[in-house]
Amino acid sequence: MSQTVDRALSILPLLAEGPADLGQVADRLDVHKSTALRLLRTLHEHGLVYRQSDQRYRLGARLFALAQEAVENLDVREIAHPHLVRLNENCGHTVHLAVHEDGEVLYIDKVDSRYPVRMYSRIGKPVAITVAAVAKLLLADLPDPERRTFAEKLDYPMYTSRSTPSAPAFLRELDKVREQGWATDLGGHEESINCVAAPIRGTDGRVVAAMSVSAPNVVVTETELLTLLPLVRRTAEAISAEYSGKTPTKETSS
Amino acid sequence: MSQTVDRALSILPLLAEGPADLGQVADRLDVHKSTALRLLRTLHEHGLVYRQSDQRYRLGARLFALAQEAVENLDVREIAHPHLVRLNENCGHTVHLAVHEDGEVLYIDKVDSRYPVRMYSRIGKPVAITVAAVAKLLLADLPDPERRTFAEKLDYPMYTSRSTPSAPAFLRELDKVREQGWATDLGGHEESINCVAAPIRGTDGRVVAAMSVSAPNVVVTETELLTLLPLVRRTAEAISAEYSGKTPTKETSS
DNA sequence: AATGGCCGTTGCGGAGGATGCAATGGCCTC
DNA sequence: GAGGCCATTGCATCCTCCGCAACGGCCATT
Repeated sequence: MSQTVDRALSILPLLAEGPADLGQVADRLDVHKSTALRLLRTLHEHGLVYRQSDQRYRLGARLFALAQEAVENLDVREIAHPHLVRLNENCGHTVHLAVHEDGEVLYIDKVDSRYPVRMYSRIGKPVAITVAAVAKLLLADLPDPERRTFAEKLDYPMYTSRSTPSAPAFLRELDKVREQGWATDLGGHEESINCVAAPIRGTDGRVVAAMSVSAPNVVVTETELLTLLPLVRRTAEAISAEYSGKTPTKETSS
Repeated sequence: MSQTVDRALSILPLLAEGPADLGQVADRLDVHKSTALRLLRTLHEHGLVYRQSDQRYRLGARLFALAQEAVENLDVREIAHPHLVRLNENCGHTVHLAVHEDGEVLYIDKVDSRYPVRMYSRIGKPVAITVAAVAKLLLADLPDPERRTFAEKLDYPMYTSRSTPSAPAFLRELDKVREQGWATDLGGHEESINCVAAPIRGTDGRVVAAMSVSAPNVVVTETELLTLLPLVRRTAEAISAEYSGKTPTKETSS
């Protein structure tokens, strides 16, 4: 809506790909170098971009601080975290917490597996929305028409042969997920990784977040992972209860 | 330099304090509500602010994603991380990695203590610059005049009775730190927490980052912590060596 | 050592966009 | 049902942002 700001903000994802010099930025924005310079300077003054010693620009440190403060304002995360850690101590696998925001689903917390396996997911990274178990839970809770139009707009990349192939298939899956109150991703994103997830609900019963346990099938089979489902659901319910204020927190109850 | 962008970006720290509605934002920016609305809309389209259900605005999720990608581009961090983890496994205490950027010092990595103690520090959070051991190392490496003017501009909050009280005291401390090649913070930030730190240097010998080990004196005394100094310095030197390319990394050496 | 090219930087006039005003409409309260 | 509060919109005015062109520093090339 505001051209100048729009251009300035477009620089950020651009620099996220890696450092760039003035000319590159100007080219990518399709503006004159002097314009790009002014925008970069303004971003710099706010600490959002940093000028490294070779004069190229990259994302700045203030961005971390802002992201940190943003995450601290999400109270679901704070409440959920100890539960996630405890779950990880019980089962040993990777635990994720995700929320839905403006058509994206993203991880806001993660407790790493205690097995020596790496999993490619990062806090803050958008989730593969058509296949991830947490995404299914979050989207299944949307009102019907919205869910429909949203599903139509999506791409359905076939990460593996078991990925959700199309909008109708996705909508059917969402219906199933909503009905059963939990979700899975069985090799839909990475062939060898399975995942079970459960929803976290607010006072009004709406899904505010979703959590999942993931493990590669070199560690546990699909069926073994599914035996964890009751534990995952209980954890999610405990978080829901605390989030809704049903359990007294540290604060003195008035 | 660009008024419009400047105003837009000023909204971000404002929202970092907590959610705000349109009127509040307009007041704080000292602009008309319609102007604030347009700016907020632009920020929203880029995912930097999010409109919650009560119509108030807060910081958006894209900020995480950006911050994450920013941190991934810092190769010191990537190289240092395994070393930090190993150090943590050896001594059990909290390990920090920090860099200096535009007059701020901030943590870019952290490995939590294996003792059941909480430490108040977060990745991305600016460091208490006048007392933290890592900050002393990073600032001690600045060229003389710059260091001087910088020290003058600082505030010297007395977190504890052992905090650095003034610019001259700070400059003396920096001289000492530079000479000895390591730094401490003995109860200067929090009364009961001590800290030893060592510098990480690039090819040209300049300090590019600093790392530290921190522990509360309920766990180890000041002197006990100081016995870890050689280990900390060796770790820092190992990271420096690898960062300078003296040790072959995973890549095939050409 | 001299030269050419590249890149960042600056000053300036014109044009396009951002600004603030005033009016509308939805929502909640009294 | 009336009043007030807040978000939202259309519009005319003015300001500010834009692209141009010229400068200057730096590096590589001859």
